[in-house]
Amino acid sequence: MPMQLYNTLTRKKEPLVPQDPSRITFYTCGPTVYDDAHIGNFRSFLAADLLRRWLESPLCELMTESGETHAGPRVVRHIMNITDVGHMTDDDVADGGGEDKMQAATKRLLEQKKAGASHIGEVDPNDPRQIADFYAERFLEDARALGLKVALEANESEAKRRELMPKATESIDGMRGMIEDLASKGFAYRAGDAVYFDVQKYDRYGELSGNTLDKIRSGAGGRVADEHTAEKHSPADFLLWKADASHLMRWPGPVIGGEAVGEGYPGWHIECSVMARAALGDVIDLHSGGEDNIFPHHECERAQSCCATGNDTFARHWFHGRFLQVEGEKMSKSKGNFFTARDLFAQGHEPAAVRLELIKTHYRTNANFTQQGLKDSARTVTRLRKIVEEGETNPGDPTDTGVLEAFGRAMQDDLNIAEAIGVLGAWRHSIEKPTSGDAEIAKQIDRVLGLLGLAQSESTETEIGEYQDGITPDPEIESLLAKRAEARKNKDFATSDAIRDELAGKGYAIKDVAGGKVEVSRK
RNA sequence: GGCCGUGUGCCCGAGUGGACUAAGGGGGCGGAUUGCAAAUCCGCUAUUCGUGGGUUCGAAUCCCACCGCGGCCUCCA
Repeated sequence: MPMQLYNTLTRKKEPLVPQDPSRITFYTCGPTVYDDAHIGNFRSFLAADLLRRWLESPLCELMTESGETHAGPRVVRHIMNITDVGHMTDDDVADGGGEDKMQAATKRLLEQKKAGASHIGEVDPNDPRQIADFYAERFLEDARALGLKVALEANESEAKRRELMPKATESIDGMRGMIEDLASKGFAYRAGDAVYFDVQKYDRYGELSGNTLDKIRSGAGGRVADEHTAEKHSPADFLLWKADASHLMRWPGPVIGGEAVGEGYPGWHIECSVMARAALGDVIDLHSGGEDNIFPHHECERAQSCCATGNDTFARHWFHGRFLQVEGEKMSKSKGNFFTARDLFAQGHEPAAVRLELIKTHYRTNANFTQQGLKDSARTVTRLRKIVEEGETNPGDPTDTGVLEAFGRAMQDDLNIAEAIGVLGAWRHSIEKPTSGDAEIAKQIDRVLGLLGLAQSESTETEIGEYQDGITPDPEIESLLAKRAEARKNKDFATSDAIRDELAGKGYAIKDVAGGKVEVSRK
Protein backbone atom coordinates (compact mmCIF):
# COMPACT_ATOMS: atom_id res chain seq x y z
CA MET A 1 0.00 0.00 0.00
CA PRO A 2 1.66 3.25 -1.09
CA MET A 3 1.83 6.11 1.33
CA GLN A 4 -1.31 8.15 1.89
CA LEU A 5 -0.99 11.77 2.92
CA TYR A 6 -3.67 14.36 3.60
CA ASN A 7 -3.60 17.09 0.99
CA THR A 8 -4.91 20.46 2.12
CA LEU A 9 -5.78 21.35 -1.46
CA THR A 10 -8.12 18.41 -2.04
CA ARG A 11 -9.08 18.11 1.65
CA LYS A 12 -8.57 14.39 1.68
CA LYS A 13 -6.02 11.69 2.23
CA GLU A 14 -4.56 10.60 -1.06
CA PRO A 15 -1.40 8.94 -2.30
CA LEU A 16 1.60 11.22 -2.45
CA VAL A 17 2.69 11.04 -6.09
CA PRO A 18 5.93 12.91 -6.72
CA GLN A 19 7.14 13.88 -10.16
CA ASP A 20 10.27 11.82 -9.68
CA PRO A 21 9.83 9.32 -6.85
CA SER A 22 13.55 8.96 -6.34
CA ARG A 23 14.07 12.65 -5.77
CA ILE A 24 11.32 14.58 -4.02
CA THR A 25 11.16 18.36 -3.91
CA PHE A 26 9.88 19.79 -0.65
CA TYR A 27 9.55 23.41 0.45
CA THR A 28 8.79 24.44 4.02
CA CYS A 29 7.87 27.94 5.10
CA GLY A 30 10.43 28.68 7.74
CA PRO A 31 10.59 31.13 10.61
CA THR A 32 10.50 34.88 10.66
CA VAL A 33 13.57 35.74 12.65
CA TYR A 34 12.51 38.66 14.79
CA ASP A 35 12.48 36.58 17.99
CA ASP A 36 13.40 33.09 19.18
CA ALA A 37 11.21 30.37 17.69
CA HIS A 38 8.82 28.84 20.20
CA ILE A 39 7.81 25.22 20.57
CA GLY A 40 4.71 25.80 18.47
CA ASN A 41 6.90 26.92 15.59
CA PHE A 42 9.09 23.91 16.11
CA ARG A 43 6.18 21.51 16.17
CA SER A 44 5.38 22.60 12.66
CA PHE A 45 8.99 22.40 11.46
CA LEU A 46 9.45 19.01 13.11
CA ALA A 47 6.32 17.67 11.43
CA ALA A 48 7.92 18.59 8.12
CA ASP A 49 11.18 16.99 9.24
CA LEU A 50 9.41 13.78 10.23
CA LEU A 51 7.68 13.64 6.86
CA ARG A 52 10.98 14.20 5.12
CA ARG A 53 12.70 11.48 7.15
CA TRP A 54 9.86 9.10 6.47
CA LEU A 55 10.00 9.72 2.74
CA GLU A 56 13.73 8.99 2.83
CA SER A 57 13.25 5.75 4.75
CA PRO A 58 13.66 2.40 3.02
CA LEU A 59 10.37 1.48 4.66
CA CYS A 60 8.40 4.09 2.74
CA GLU A 61 6.64 3.13 -0.48
CA LEU A 62 5.20 5.73 -2.80
CA MET A 63 2.89 5.61 -5.76
CA THR A 64 4.32 6.68 -9.08
CA GLU A 65 2.49 8.57 -11.80
CA SER A 66 1.97 5.33 -13.69
CA GLY A 67 0.39 3.75 -10.63
CA GLU A 68 3.32 1.57 -9.72
CA THR A 69 4.96 1.27 -6.35
CA HIS A 70 8.28 2.95 -5.71
CA ALA A 71 10.28 1.54 -2.84
CA GLY A 72 12.56 3.68 -0.71
CA PRO A 73 15.09 4.84 0.14
CA ARG A 74 15.06 8.05 -1.83
CA VAL A 75 16.41 11.56 -1.75
CA VAL A 76 14.35 14.45 -0.50
CA ARG A 77 15.54 17.88 -1.47
CA HIS A 78 14.15 19.88 1.41
CA ILE A 79 14.30 23.67 1.46
CA MET A 80 13.33 25.83 4.41
CA ASN A 81 13.50 29.56 4.01
CA ILE A 82 14.34 32.11 6.65
CA THR A 83 12.25 35.25 6.56
CA ASP A 84 14.49 38.09 7.60
CA VAL A 85 12.56 40.93 6.05
CA GLY A 86 10.15 42.75 8.28
CA HIS A 87 6.66 43.07 6.96
CA MET A 88 4.12 45.74 7.43
CA THR A 89 1.61 44.82 10.06
CA ASP A 90 -1.11 46.02 7.76
CA ASP A 91 -0.48 45.98 4.05
CA ASP A 92 -3.72 47.81 3.36
CA VAL A 93 -2.34 50.95 4.82
CA ALA A 94 -1.48 53.00 1.78
CA ASP A 95 0.10 55.89 3.57
CA GLY A 96 3.07 54.03 4.95
CA GLY A 97 1.75 53.57 8.46
CA GLY A 98 1.78 50.32 10.32
CA GLU A 99 4.64 48.69 12.11
CA ASP A 100 7.28 46.42 10.77
CA LYS A 101 8.10 43.22 12.64
CA MET A 102 11.75 44.04 12.67
CA GLN A 103 10.94 47.50 13.95
CA ALA A 104 8.80 45.93 16.63
CA ALA A 105 11.75 43.72 17.54
CA THR A 106 13.96 46.78 17.75
CA LYS A 107 11.59 48.33 20.24
CA ARG A 108 11.43 45.15 22.28
CA LEU A 109 15.19 44.70 22.30
CA LEU A 110 15.79 48.30 23.33
CA GLU A 111 13.45 47.78 26.26
CA GLN A 112 15.15 44.52 27.18
CA LYS A 113 18.55 46.11 26.95
CA LYS A 114 17.39 48.90 29.25
CA ALA A 115 16.09 46.26 31.64
CA GLY A 116 19.51 44.65 31.64
CA ALA A 117 18.91 41.60 29.45
CA SER A 118 22.24 40.37 28.23
CA HIS A 119 21.35 37.64 25.78
CA ILE A 120 21.43 40.00 22.82
CA GLY A 121 25.09 40.66 23.42
CA GLU A 122 26.69 43.03 20.92
CA VAL A 123 23.67 43.29 18.68
CA ASP A 124 22.64 46.84 17.86
CA PRO A 125 18.88 46.94 18.45
CA ASN A 126 18.59 49.75 15.93
CA ASP A 127 19.89 47.64 13.07
CA PRO A 128 17.22 45.24 11.77
CA ARG A 129 19.78 43.27 9.80
CA GLN A 130 21.79 42.58 12.91
CA ILE A 131 18.64 41.54 14.74
CA ALA A 132 17.65 39.20 11.93
CA ASP A 133 21.11 37.65 11.70
CA PHE A 134 21.23 37.23 15.43
CA TYR A 135 17.91 35.41 15.65
CA ALA A 136 18.58 33.44 12.47
CA GLU A 137 21.74 32.08 14.04
CA ARG A 138 19.86 31.14 17.20
CA PHE A 139 17.13 29.50 15.16
CA LEU A 140 19.70 27.37 13.36
CA GLU A 141 21.23 26.35 16.66
CA ASP A 142 17.87 25.30 18.09
CA ALA A 143 16.90 23.55 14.88
CA ARG A 144 20.11 21.53 14.90
CA ALA A 145 19.67 20.69 18.56
CA LEU A 146 16.23 19.28 17.72
CA GLY A 147 17.57 17.29 14.81
CA LEU A 148 15.97 19.19 11.94
CA LYS A 149 17.77 17.52 9.08
CA VAL A 150 17.65 20.51 6.79
CA ALA A 151 19.41 22.62 9.41
CA LEU A 152 22.04 19.94 9.96
CA GLU A 153 22.73 19.84 6.23
CA ALA A 154 22.76 23.62 5.98
CA ASN A 155 25.44 23.67 8.66
CA GLU A 156 27.97 22.04 6.35
CA SER A 157 28.97 25.30 4.73
CA GLU A 158 27.71 28.79 4.06
CA ALA A 159 27.06 27.75 0.46
CA LYS A 160 24.87 24.87 1.66
CA ARG A 161 23.03 27.19 3.99
CA ARG A 162 22.29 29.64 1.17
CA GLU A 163 21.10 26.75 -0.95
CA LEU A 164 18.95 24.89 1.58
CA MET A 165 17.91 27.61 4.00
CA PRO A 166 17.84 30.74 1.89
CA LYS A 167 17.14 34.08 3.47
CA ALA A 168 14.58 36.41 1.95
CA THR A 169 17.11 39.24 1.86
CA GLU A 170 19.27 37.11 -0.42
CA SER A 171 16.49 36.88 -2.98
CA ILE A 172 15.35 40.47 -3.42
CA ASP A 173 16.52 40.56 -7.04
CA GLY A 174 14.47 37.48 -7.80
CA MET A 175 11.43 39.00 -6.14
CA ARG A 176 11.79 42.17 -8.15
CA GLY A 177 12.05 40.05 -11.28
CA MET A 178 8.95 38.03 -10.50
CA ILE A 179 6.97 41.16 -9.68
CA GLU A 180 7.95 42.72 -12.98
CA ASP A 181 7.11 39.49 -14.77
CA LEU A 182 3.68 39.29 -13.10
CA ALA A 183 2.99 42.91 -14.04
CA SER A 184 4.03 42.37 -17.64
CA LYS A 185 1.71 39.38 -17.86
CA GLY A 186 -1.15 41.46 -16.48
CA PHE A 187 -1.41 39.80 -13.07
CA ALA A 188 -0.08 42.76 -11.13
CA TYR A 189 -0.59 46.49 -11.25
CA ARG A 190 0.80 49.58 -9.71
CA ALA A 191 -1.31 51.81 -7.52
CA GLY A 192 0.45 54.77 -5.98
CA ASP A 193 3.42 53.61 -3.94
CA ALA A 194 2.39 49.99 -4.11
CA VAL A 195 2.28 47.09 -6.51
CA TYR A 196 -0.59 44.67 -6.01
CA PHE A 197 -1.43 41.22 -7.26
CA ASP A 198 -4.75 41.27 -9.10
CA VAL A 199 -6.60 38.28 -7.65
CA GLN A 200 -9.46 38.57 -10.13
CA LYS A 201 -7.03 37.64 -12.89
CA TYR A 202 -6.44 34.25 -11.30
CA ASP A 203 -9.68 32.31 -11.17
CA ARG A 204 -8.33 29.58 -8.89
CA TYR A 205 -7.66 32.02 -6.09
CA GLY A 206 -9.34 30.60 -2.99
CA GLU A 207 -9.07 26.92 -3.95
CA LEU A 208 -6.50 26.10 -1.32
CA SER A 209 -8.15 27.80 1.64
CA GLY A 210 -11.76 27.31 0.60
CA ASN A 211 -12.24 31.04 0.53
CA THR A 212 -13.97 32.80 -2.30
CA LEU A 213 -13.43 36.40 -3.26
CA ASP A 214 -16.99 36.98 -2.19
CA LYS A 215 -16.42 35.71 1.31
CA ILE A 216 -13.19 37.58 1.68
CA ARG A 217 -14.93 40.76 0.66
CA SER A 218 -17.72 40.27 3.15
CA GLY A 219 -15.50 38.72 5.78
CA ALA A 220 -17.24 39.12 9.11
CA GLY A 221 -13.87 39.27 10.76
CA GLY A 222 -13.99 42.92 9.86
CA ARG A 223 -10.33 42.86 9.04
CA VAL A 224 -10.65 43.76 5.42
CA ALA A 225 -10.42 47.46 5.96
CA ASP A 226 -12.06 49.30 3.14
CA GLU A 227 -11.06 52.91 3.57
CA HIS A 228 -7.54 52.13 2.39
CA THR A 229 -8.51 49.82 -0.41
CA ALA A 230 -9.87 52.36 -2.85
CA GLU A 231 -6.75 52.02 -4.95
CA LYS A 232 -7.04 48.26 -5.22
CA HIS A 233 -9.01 46.54 -7.98
CA SER A 234 -10.33 44.10 -5.41
CA PRO A 235 -10.13 44.30 -1.63
CA ALA A 236 -8.50 40.88 -1.73
CA ASP A 237 -5.59 42.11 -3.84
CA PHE A 238 -2.39 41.73 -1.92
CA LEU A 239 0.85 43.61 -1.80
CA LEU A 240 3.83 42.64 -3.93
CA TRP A 241 5.95 45.70 -3.37
CA LYS A 242 5.65 48.77 -1.23
CA ALA A 243 7.74 51.86 -1.87
CA ASP A 244 8.66 53.41 1.44
CA ALA A 245 11.80 55.47 1.81
CA SER A 246 11.35 55.60 5.58
CA HIS A 247 11.47 51.85 5.97
CA LEU A 248 14.60 50.63 7.71
CA MET A 249 15.04 47.68 5.39
CA ARG A 250 14.64 48.81 1.83
CA TRP A 251 15.83 47.98 -1.65
CA PRO A 252 15.47 49.43 -5.15
CA GLY A 253 11.93 48.81 -6.40
CA PRO A 254 10.71 47.02 -9.52
CA VAL A 255 10.03 48.75 -12.80
CA ILE A 256 6.37 48.57 -13.77
CA GLY A 257 5.22 49.82 -17.15
CA GLY A 258 8.55 51.50 -17.74
CA GLU A 259 8.38 53.41 -14.49
CA ALA A 260 10.41 52.61 -11.43
CA VAL A 261 8.48 52.06 -8.26
CA GLY A 262 10.50 53.65 -5.50
CA GLU A 263 12.79 52.11 -2.94
CA GLY A 264 10.96 49.98 -0.47
CA TYR A 265 10.30 46.41 0.51
CA PRO A 266 8.58 43.31 -0.91
CA GLY A 267 5.20 41.95 0.10
CA TRP A 268 5.33 39.01 2.44
CA HIS A 269 4.17 36.29 0.04
CA ILE A 270 6.49 36.85 -2.89
CA GLU A 271 9.65 35.63 -1.19
CA CYS A 272 8.47 32.03 -0.97
CA SER A 273 7.33 31.92 -4.58
CA VAL A 274 10.75 33.13 -5.64
CA MET A 275 12.87 30.99 -3.33
CA ALA A 276 10.87 27.82 -3.98
CA ARG A 277 11.18 28.27 -7.72
CA ALA A 278 14.87 29.09 -7.59
CA ALA A 279 15.71 26.08 -5.47
CA LEU A 280 13.23 23.48 -6.67
CA GLY A 281 11.79 24.50 -10.02
CA ASP A 282 8.40 25.58 -11.29
CA VAL A 283 6.39 22.70 -9.88
CA ILE A 284 7.25 21.25 -6.49
CA ASP A 285 6.07 17.99 -4.96
CA LEU A 286 5.41 19.08 -1.42
CA HIS A 287 4.87 22.32 0.40
CA SER A 288 4.42 22.64 4.14
CA GLY A 289 3.70 25.21 6.80
CA GLY A 290 1.54 25.86 9.83
CA GLU A 291 -2.21 25.81 9.45
CA ASP A 292 -2.33 29.57 9.77
CA ASN A 293 -0.27 29.78 6.59
CA ILE A 294 -3.04 28.29 4.47
CA PHE A 295 -4.67 31.66 4.16
CA PRO A 296 -3.52 34.13 3.13
CA HIS A 297 0.12 33.17 2.72
CA HIS A 298 -0.04 29.93 0.76
CA GLU A 299 -3.10 30.97 -1.17
CA CYS A 300 -1.26 34.04 -2.37
CA GLU A 301 1.98 32.21 -2.95
CA ARG A 302 0.22 29.68 -5.13
CA ALA A 303 -1.45 32.44 -7.15
CA GLN A 304 1.85 34.22 -7.74
CA SER A 305 3.74 31.09 -8.66
CA CYS A 306 1.15 29.69 -11.02
CA CYS A 307 0.73 33.02 -12.76
CA ALA A 308 4.48 33.52 -13.04
CA THR A 309 5.23 30.05 -14.41
CA GLY A 310 2.06 29.58 -16.40
CA ASN A 311 1.42 26.22 -14.74
CA ASP A 312 -1.84 25.13 -13.14
CA THR A 313 0.09 23.50 -10.37
CA PHE A 314 2.61 25.03 -8.00
CA ALA A 315 2.77 22.45 -5.22
CA ARG A 316 1.28 19.04 -5.90
CA HIS A 317 0.67 18.24 -2.28
CA TRP A 318 0.10 20.71 0.55
CA PHE A 319 0.97 19.65 4.09
CA HIS A 320 -0.16 21.70 7.09
CA GLY A 321 0.24 20.93 10.77
CA ARG A 322 -2.21 21.97 13.45
CA PHE A 323 -1.37 24.22 16.34
CA LEU A 324 0.14 23.26 19.63
CA GLN A 325 -1.48 23.94 22.96
CA VAL A 326 0.34 23.93 26.26
CA GLU A 327 -1.21 22.28 29.32
CA GLY A 328 -4.56 22.34 27.56
CA GLU A 329 -4.50 26.03 26.86
CA LYS A 330 -3.62 28.23 24.00
CA MET A 331 0.01 29.16 24.31
CA SER A 332 0.45 32.80 25.24
CA LYS A 333 3.02 34.90 26.98
CA SER A 334 0.46 36.28 29.42
CA LYS A 335 -0.56 32.81 30.58
CA GLY A 336 3.04 31.94 31.29
CA ASN A 337 2.82 28.81 29.14
CA PHE A 338 4.92 30.19 26.32
CA PHE A 339 8.18 28.35 25.75
CA THR A 340 10.98 28.59 23.27
CA ALA A 341 13.05 25.50 22.59
CA ARG A 342 15.99 27.02 24.41
CA ASP A 343 13.83 27.76 27.44
CA LEU A 344 13.23 24.04 27.75
CA PHE A 345 16.87 23.14 27.19
CA ALA A 346 17.83 25.63 29.89
CA GLN A 347 15.40 23.92 32.24
CA GLY A 348 17.40 20.76 31.77
CA HIS A 349 15.10 18.98 29.33
CA GLU A 350 17.12 17.11 26.79
CA PRO A 351 16.52 17.91 23.11
CA ALA A 352 15.45 14.35 22.28
CA ALA A 353 12.65 14.52 24.84
CA VAL A 354 11.49 17.85 23.48
CA ARG A 355 11.63 16.53 19.94
CA LEU A 356 9.63 13.42 20.77
CA GLU A 357 7.06 15.38 22.74
CA LEU A 358 6.59 17.65 19.74
CA ILE A 359 6.34 14.92 17.10
CA LYS A 360 4.43 12.23 18.96
CA THR A 361 0.98 13.64 18.29
CA HIS A 362 -0.45 13.29 14.81
CA TYR A 363 0.34 16.45 12.87
CA ARG A 364 -3.29 17.10 11.99
CA THR A 365 -4.64 17.21 15.53
CA ASN A 366 -4.06 19.93 18.05
CA ALA A 367 -1.31 18.65 20.24
CA ASN A 368 -1.14 19.30 23.93
CA PHE A 369 2.34 19.96 25.23
CA THR A 370 2.61 19.10 28.92
CA GLN A 371 5.32 18.73 31.53
CA GLN A 372 4.07 15.21 32.15
CA GLY A 373 4.31 14.44 28.46
CA LEU A 374 7.85 15.73 28.40
CA LYS A 375 8.73 13.33 31.20
CA ASP A 376 7.05 10.45 29.37
CA SER A 377 8.97 11.32 26.24
CA ALA A 378 12.26 11.44 28.10
CA ARG A 379 11.57 7.96 29.42
CA THR A 380 10.72 6.64 25.97
CA VAL A 381 13.99 8.03 24.64
CA THR A 382 15.97 6.43 27.46
CA ARG A 383 14.39 3.06 26.73
CA LEU A 384 15.14 3.30 23.03
CA ARG A 385 18.70 4.23 23.83
CA LYS A 386 18.98 1.25 26.15
CA ILE A 387 17.87 -1.18 23.47
CA VAL A 388 20.67 0.06 21.25
CA GLU A 389 23.33 0.19 23.96
CA GLU A 390 22.54 -3.21 25.44
CA GLY A 391 21.80 -4.80 22.09
CA GLU A 392 25.13 -3.84 20.61
CA THR A 393 26.96 -5.87 23.24
CA ASN A 394 24.83 -8.95 22.69
CA PRO A 395 25.25 -10.41 19.20
CA GLY A 396 22.16 -12.14 17.95
CA ASP A 397 19.19 -12.13 15.66
CA PRO A 398 16.32 -9.70 16.08
CA THR A 399 13.73 -10.79 18.63
CA ASP A 400 10.88 -9.79 16.35
CA THR A 401 11.10 -8.90 12.69
CA GLY A 402 7.50 -7.83 12.31
CA VAL A 403 8.02 -4.56 14.11
CA LEU A 404 9.49 -2.71 11.13
CA GLU A 405 6.57 -3.66 8.96
CA ALA A 406 4.04 -2.64 11.59
CA PHE A 407 5.87 0.61 12.22
CA GLY A 408 5.95 1.26 8.50
CA ARG A 409 2.30 0.46 8.03
CA ALA A 410 1.41 3.09 10.59
CA MET A 411 3.63 5.72 9.02
CA GLN A 412 2.35 4.96 5.54
CA ASP A 413 -1.11 5.97 6.71
CA ASP A 414 -0.81 9.74 6.78
CA LEU A 415 2.16 9.64 9.14
CA ASN A 416 0.35 7.94 11.99
CA ILE A 417 3.16 8.47 14.45
CA ALA A 418 1.08 7.74 17.53
CA GLU A 419 0.31 4.25 16.34
CA ALA A 420 3.91 3.84 15.23
CA ILE A 421 5.06 4.69 18.75
CA GLY A 422 2.47 2.29 20.11
CA VAL A 423 4.03 -0.41 17.96
CA LEU A 424 7.38 0.52 19.40
CA GLY A 425 6.07 0.18 22.96
CA ALA A 426 4.66 -3.27 22.32
CA TRP A 427 7.90 -4.29 20.66
CA ARG A 428 10.02 -3.13 23.58
CA HIS A 429 7.73 -5.07 25.83
CA SER A 430 8.36 -8.27 23.91
CA ILE A 431 12.14 -8.03 24.21
CA GLU A 432 13.66 -9.75 27.19
CA LYS A 433 17.28 -9.03 26.45
CA PRO A 434 18.04 -6.87 23.42
CA THR A 435 20.29 -8.38 20.76
CA SER A 436 22.43 -6.67 18.16
CA GLY A 437 19.63 -7.44 15.72
CA ASP A 438 17.22 -5.52 17.92
CA ALA A 439 19.68 -2.65 18.11
CA GLU A 440 19.76 -2.50 14.31
CA ILE A 441 15.97 -2.33 14.19
CA ALA A 442 15.93 0.42 16.79
CA LYS A 443 18.47 2.37 14.80
CA GLN A 444 16.50 2.01 11.60
CA ILE A 445 13.36 3.26 13.31
CA ASP A 446 15.33 6.08 14.83
CA ARG A 447 16.47 7.31 11.45
CA VAL A 448 12.82 8.29 11.08
CA LEU A 449 12.22 9.52 14.63
CA GLY A 450 15.56 11.30 14.83
CA LEU A 451 16.09 10.96 18.56
CA LEU A 452 19.25 9.02 19.28
CA GLY A 453 21.68 11.31 17.53
CA LEU A 454 20.73 14.33 19.59
CA ALA A 455 22.85 15.75 22.35
CA GLN A 456 22.22 14.22 25.72
CA SER A 457 22.05 16.56 28.61
CA GLU A 458 25.36 16.94 30.28
CA SER A 459 26.04 14.94 33.35
CA THR A 460 28.78 16.02 35.70
CA GLU A 461 30.47 13.49 37.94
CA THR A 462 31.95 14.18 41.30
CA GLU A 463 33.34 11.71 43.79
CA ILE A 464 29.90 10.90 45.16
CA GLY A 465 27.42 12.38 42.72
CA GLU A 466 26.32 12.04 39.11
CA TYR A 467 24.59 15.28 38.27
CA GLN A 468 22.01 15.06 35.47
CA ASP A 469 19.94 17.61 33.58
CA GLY A 470 22.72 20.14 33.54
CA ILE A 471 22.71 20.58 37.31
CA THR A 472 25.92 22.09 38.58
CA PRO A 473 27.34 20.39 41.65
CA ASP A 474 27.55 22.77 44.58
CA PRO A 475 29.15 22.34 48.01
CA GLU A 476 25.81 22.28 49.78
CA ILE A 477 24.49 19.31 47.82
CA GLU A 478 27.85 17.60 47.99
CA SER A 479 27.97 17.85 51.76
CA LEU A 480 24.40 16.56 52.08
CA LEU A 481 25.29 13.61 49.86
CA ALA A 482 28.37 12.92 51.95
CA LYS A 483 26.35 13.07 55.16
CA ARG A 484 23.78 10.72 53.69
CA ALA A 485 26.44 8.25 52.59
CA GLU A 486 27.88 8.31 56.08
CA ALA A 487 24.46 7.76 57.64
CA ARG A 488 23.73 4.86 55.32
CA LYS A 489 27.03 3.29 56.15
CA ASN A 490 26.01 3.39 59.81
CA LYS A 491 22.55 2.10 58.92
CA ASP A 492 21.11 5.33 60.26
CA PHE A 493 18.31 5.29 57.73
CA ALA A 494 16.23 7.91 59.50
CA THR A 495 18.94 10.49 58.86
CA SER A 496 19.57 9.29 55.34
CA ASP A 497 15.88 9.56 54.46
CA ALA A 498 15.66 12.98 56.04
CA ILE A 499 18.48 14.16 53.80
CA ARG A 500 16.71 12.78 50.76
CA ASP A 501 13.59 14.72 51.79
CA GLU A 502 15.63 17.84 52.30
CA LEU A 503 17.07 17.55 48.79
CA ALA A 504 13.60 16.90 47.43
CA GLY A 505 12.51 20.13 49.07
CA LYS A 506 15.21 21.91 47.10
CA GLY A 507 13.91 20.38 43.88
CA TYR A 508 16.37 17.51 43.48
CA ALA A 509 15.57 13.85 43.06
CA ILE A 510 18.27 11.38 43.98
CA LYS A 511 18.74 7.73 43.44
CA ASP A 512 21.46 5.32 44.35
CA VAL A 513 23.17 3.86 41.34
CA ALA A 514 25.75 1.20 40.76
CA GLY A 515 29.21 2.00 42.07
CA GLY A 516 27.95 3.59 45.25
CA LYS A 517 27.29 6.93 43.61
CA VAL A 518 24.14 8.98 43.80
CA GLU A 519 22.42 10.30 40.71
CA VAL A 520 21.03 13.80 41.16
CA SER A 521 18.34 15.03 38.79
CA ARG A 522 15.62 17.63 38.76
CA LYS A 523 12.39 16.60 40.37
C1' G B 1 -21.61 34.64 10.26
C1' G B 2 -18.53 31.38 6.57
C1' C B 3 -14.79 27.59 5.96
C1' C B 4 -11.42 23.77 8.05
C1' G B 5 -10.29 20.42 12.01
C1' U B 6 -11.37 17.98 16.63
C1' G B 7 -14.00 15.62 21.27
C1' U B 8 -12.02 7.96 23.30
C1' G B 9 -10.22 5.69 30.67
C1' C B 10 -7.39 9.70 36.05
C1' C B 11 -3.90 11.97 31.95
C1' C B 12 -1.56 11.80 26.86
C1' G B 13 -3.29 9.38 22.83
C1' A B 14 -4.30 4.67 18.67
C1' G B 15 -8.54 2.53 16.64
C1' U B 16 -12.74 5.36 11.00
C1' G B 17 -18.76 -0.41 9.85
C1' G B 18 -17.95 -7.10 12.32
C1' A B 19 -10.98 -10.62 15.23
C1' C B 20 -13.04 -3.88 19.90
C1' U B 21 -14.56 -8.50 25.70
C1' A B 22 -11.05 -0.42 22.53
C1' A B 23 -3.37 -0.36 20.96
C1' G B 24 0.76 2.05 23.32
C1' G B 25 2.69 5.36 27.05
C1' G B 26 2.01 7.82 31.81
C1' G B 27 -0.37 7.63 36.55
C1' G B 28 -2.63 4.58 40.36
C1' C B 29 -2.98 -0.17 42.86
C1' G B 30 -0.83 -5.21 44.06
C1' G B 31 3.69 -8.35 43.64
C1' A B 32 9.29 -9.35 42.70
C1' U B 33 13.75 -6.46 43.79
C1' U B 34 15.56 -2.57 47.38
C1' G B 35 17.44 -0.79 54.47
C1' C B 36 13.50 2.49 52.39
C1' A B 37 13.38 4.74 47.65
C1' A B 38 14.65 5.17 42.35
C1' A B 39 15.22 2.17 37.99
C1' U B 40 13.72 -2.56 36.13
C1' C B 41 10.32 -6.77 35.74
C1' C B 42 5.21 -9.24 36.46
C1' G B 43 -0.17 -8.55 37.19
C1' C B 44 -4.62 -5.39 37.64
C1' U B 45 -6.75 -0.68 36.12
C1' A B 46 -12.81 2.06 29.83
C1' U B 47 -19.08 -3.40 28.95
C1' U B 48 -17.42 2.14 26.97
C1' C B 49 -16.01 6.02 22.95
C1' G B 50 -19.01 14.81 24.01
C1' U B 51 -24.85 14.77 24.01
C1' G B 52 -29.42 13.40 21.56
C1' G B 53 -31.51 11.15 17.41
C1' G B 54 -31.06 8.13 12.78
C1' U B 55 -28.99 4.31 9.06
C1' U B 56 -27.55 -0.97 9.62
C1' C B 57 -28.20 -7.84 11.12
C1' G B 58 -24.09 -5.02 13.47
C1' A B 59 -21.37 1.85 14.93
C1' A B 60 -16.25 4.66 18.80
C1' U B 61 -16.35 4.11 13.46
C1' C B 62 -21.61 6.32 8.53
C1' C B 63 -25.70 10.41 8.61
C1' C B 64 -28.31 14.63 11.15
C1' A B 65 -28.76 18.07 15.16
C1' C B 66 -26.76 20.20 19.43
C1' C B 67 -22.71 21.27 22.84
C1' G B 68 -17.33 21.94 23.85
C1' C B 69 -12.30 22.91 22.03
C1' G B 70 -8.77 24.69 18.22
C1' G B 71 -7.42 27.28 13.46
C1' C B 72 -8.34 30.67 9.31
C1' C B 73 -11.45 34.68 7.19
C1' U B 74 -5.13 40.09 4.88
C1' C B 75 1.01 40.20 11.25
C1' C B 76 1.11 34.85 13.12
C1' A B 77 4.04 27.63 12.75
